[in-house]
Amino acid sequence: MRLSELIGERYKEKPADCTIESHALMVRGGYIKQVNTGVYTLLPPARRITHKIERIIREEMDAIGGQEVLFPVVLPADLWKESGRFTSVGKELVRLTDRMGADMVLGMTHEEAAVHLARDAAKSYAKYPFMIYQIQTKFRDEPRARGGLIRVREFTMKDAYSFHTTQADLEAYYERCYAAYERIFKRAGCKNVIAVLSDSGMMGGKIAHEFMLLTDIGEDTLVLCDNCGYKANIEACASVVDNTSLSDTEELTLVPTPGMATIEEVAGFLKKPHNATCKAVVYQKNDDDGYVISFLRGDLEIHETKLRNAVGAEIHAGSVTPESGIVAGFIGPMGLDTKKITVVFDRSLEGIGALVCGANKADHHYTGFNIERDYGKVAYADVARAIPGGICPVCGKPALRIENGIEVGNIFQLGEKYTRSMDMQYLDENGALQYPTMGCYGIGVGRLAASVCEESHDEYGPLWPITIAPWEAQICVLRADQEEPKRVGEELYAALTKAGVETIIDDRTVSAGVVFSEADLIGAPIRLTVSPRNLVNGMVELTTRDKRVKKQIPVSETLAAVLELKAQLFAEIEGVL
RNA sequence: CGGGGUGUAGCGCAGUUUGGUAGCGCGUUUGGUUCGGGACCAAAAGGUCGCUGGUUCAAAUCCAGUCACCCCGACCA
Repeated sequence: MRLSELIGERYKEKPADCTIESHALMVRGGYIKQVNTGVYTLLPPARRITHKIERIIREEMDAIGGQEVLFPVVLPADLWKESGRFTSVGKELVRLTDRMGADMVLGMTHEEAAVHLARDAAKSYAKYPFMIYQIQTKFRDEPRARGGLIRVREFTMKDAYSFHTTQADLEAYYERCYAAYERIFKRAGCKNVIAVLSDSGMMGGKIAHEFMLLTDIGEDTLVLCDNCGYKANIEACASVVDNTSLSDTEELTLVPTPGMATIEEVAGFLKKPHNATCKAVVYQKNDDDGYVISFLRGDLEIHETKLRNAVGAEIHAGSVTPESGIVAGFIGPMGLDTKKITVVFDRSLEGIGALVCGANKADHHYTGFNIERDYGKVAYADVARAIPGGICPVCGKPALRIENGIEVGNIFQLGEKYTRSMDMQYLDENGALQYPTMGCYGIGVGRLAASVCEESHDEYGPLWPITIAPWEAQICVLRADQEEPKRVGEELYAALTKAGVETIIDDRTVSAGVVFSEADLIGAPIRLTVSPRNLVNGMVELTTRDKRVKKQIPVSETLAAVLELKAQLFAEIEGVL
């Protein structure tokens, strides 16, 4: 490729509206151009990167027995009605009608399509197990796209679906896919990726992992145990606390607490620690606005997804009206109308005594509140956020650490959710009808590209790993207006290209500053600088984008040196070739 | 969907308070001088000032509505 002919320009200034580095660099470098909120055109450099990522994914999926297919983007709503998701999924599923008025959907994920294919193709146990996958454009009408390719509405995704006759077989395959994912991220040069336990969300099923790139700009919150290595999305992490030191025999007492409406104020006023208070958080159900009040220990916070799961309904932050009978700031368990209000007690209150809680009466709290003694037996739920330094739900040590991550891939054990709802059955060895069990496995291709950029860049541009770099080598010709540098540059370009090195040559007659700045934005890991200064001695300069290598090479030995460096850079990422 | 912000040339912005010929930097085109980290000089091209309506002799500027985009939150395989 000649930079003089490459479509798209590179910008000196940081574009407005770019708040994260990978987004800014990919716009500045001429990788992406926004068309709409969360909708981008990929220019050649980005497309070359995603092609390479897709190739790695294909190799690894094929290596675990995957068979590539291509499902339709537009699917009949009937399939989604079968699975129940036509109504259960929110507005992120785009629904439309065709000219005959038939309901259609844009496929945001393809479990239904996979079952549609597989239920006719796998009626005998002898066909199992098998995995089918595709790499395809998805459209999800996200409520809020952001961050360039990190979170978009239209994107390319690899989605895979496996079918099994036993749970054990699914689990064994799940492990193979887990290992394949680790290889994919390693080969793509995405270094700091970990697998965490996840909440299965709308996908259904039980066991699920998300592959997370650890980064401060990540949208997901992760809980990691420094003691035992437990890793989970905070949505899936049990909040464990130790209340044994807080129990006592204090009497239930109504005390005036004028104007003390927050935990901070009440605890200060009564000279109690925050973890000896009972906090109330008000939500409302989305469907009928019914109140949900959750009680938890005063030093903790609610995790809404966990509360949503506990309540079993969609909820939103509640607004307390005078008619509700709820006394904001003084809400407590004692005397609440549980016929009208759904009450959820967090596990952090279990076994605790001598609590301070609201009295459901303005300017009053109780002290000495003991749930079991004063209120009665309750079923506790886990609805609090895990906290830094908190107790690990697996090893029991207070060694939890909180980090942020970008979800670059996920794997789910779906179970029979879709095969049952869509009536997919096979005949087993005994001639009996059985439902197969499923797994599904996703990777966002563009998000992975942006994640690598986010992880590996400097102030001048991306530091692409050679495995996915848009070009492996870039020839920077300084003084392309002069005969000799121009000729040598062209000769090297021809030689490298012929030798299978993906090369882009900057053959423009622009100043050295422009040549180097734009080369940094393009981020080819190998750089050859051809200049009159070096050619005086018959040399060219061979460098790596990250500056680890910087040496003068005789022109005649350049090709061999580049091939050696290329092999070395590949080996660093993929191991011995 | 709630809160905040922004829409003026390909990109970054000024001009809006106080209505009066649409500007600056980068980029682009042409000519010349430079030449190893975003050079310099000269000339030039490029804009329905997001859109609609209103007020006015006159609207980028004032008023009303509307659309789009960005950020925070909600939401999210």
